[in-house]
Amino acid sequence: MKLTTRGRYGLRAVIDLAVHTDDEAVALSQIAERQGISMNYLEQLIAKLKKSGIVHGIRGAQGGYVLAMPADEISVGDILRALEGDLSPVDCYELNNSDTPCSSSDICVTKYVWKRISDSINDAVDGIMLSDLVAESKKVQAEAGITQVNQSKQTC
Amino acid sequence: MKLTTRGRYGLRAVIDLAVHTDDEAVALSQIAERQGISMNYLEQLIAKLKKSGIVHGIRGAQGGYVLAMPADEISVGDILRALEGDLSPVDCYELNNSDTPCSSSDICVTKYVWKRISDSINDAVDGIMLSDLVAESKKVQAEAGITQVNQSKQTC
DNA sequence: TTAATATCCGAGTAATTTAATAGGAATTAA
DNA sequence: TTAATTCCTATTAAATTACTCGGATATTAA
Repeated sequence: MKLTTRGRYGLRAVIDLAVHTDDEAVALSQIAERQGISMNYLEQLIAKLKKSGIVHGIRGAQGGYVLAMPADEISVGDILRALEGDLSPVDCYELNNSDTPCSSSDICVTKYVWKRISDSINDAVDGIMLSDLVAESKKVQAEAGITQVNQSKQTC
Repeated sequence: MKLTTRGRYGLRAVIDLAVHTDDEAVALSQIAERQGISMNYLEQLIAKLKKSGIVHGIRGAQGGYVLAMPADEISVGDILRALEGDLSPVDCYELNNSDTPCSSSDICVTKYVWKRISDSINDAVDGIMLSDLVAESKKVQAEAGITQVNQSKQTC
């Protein structure tokens, strides 16, 4: 039940992008450096965000990325689902529309458990907007006077 | 953010055990057969449940497993945490007491997200008792007249 | 006492997924 | 044209998952 680095790095990258957006596009190299994430890897993550319509890429010199929508219209759920796929704890045909139908869905009891978990996760992440995190981030950074993440490995 | 087969199989095994408990202990071979799970693998899972004090093993002939507590005192959260470890979406020093302190916890914004997710998951699973699932299972099985899981692969 | 039935325990392993790295093509501003 | 940048795909090492296997230990019943 752990998120992968895709979700963790990707969310940090989007927050970083949102925080550092003025009129110009933000280059991925800047986000990668500030967040201490390999740029090559970050490219793959931002590709998922682009595919889901959360960010928009601008090619060429002076290019970069911008949010495709206002930060208060992007939920953490949108971001995490783009990066991790659906946030359900199981691949269940009835919950998500999983690829293969489930042979024992008629006598399956655990599906009630999975649905409760799934709903609670999605409710939680859909209730937090990117703008909330941007506001929090600006507040915290103003207090600490730091914009760059520490070198040492982060687990979250 | 998916549970592994440990959590999925293990929860099904505990429900099966609880449903089929009369006065005698239930042999693992019976659970394995009914649930279509390899007995060798199930052994490893039940070992975790034993270690967490959820089931109790009785060795020797006519032995097997019994619940270590009444089913209405065992939550789905207890079971899943025994099988999967903590249900937090990240290894965060402040959330769980993770092994390594986090270098950037003072400027970390995502921790608020992880805490909301973690709390919502734990609240959900701690609110469902094994006895609830046993009751549901007996109801469903009475309707369907089936006690054994279908051969074909289950994804949940 | 012996045989059968179980749990208990640890080692090994194939398959899958994760977390990257790497290289180059396409696009655009200066 | 050149430098900066996104875009795209292939490859790979490490970790994790999902098992299998073999045998030791305990208990009951004949």
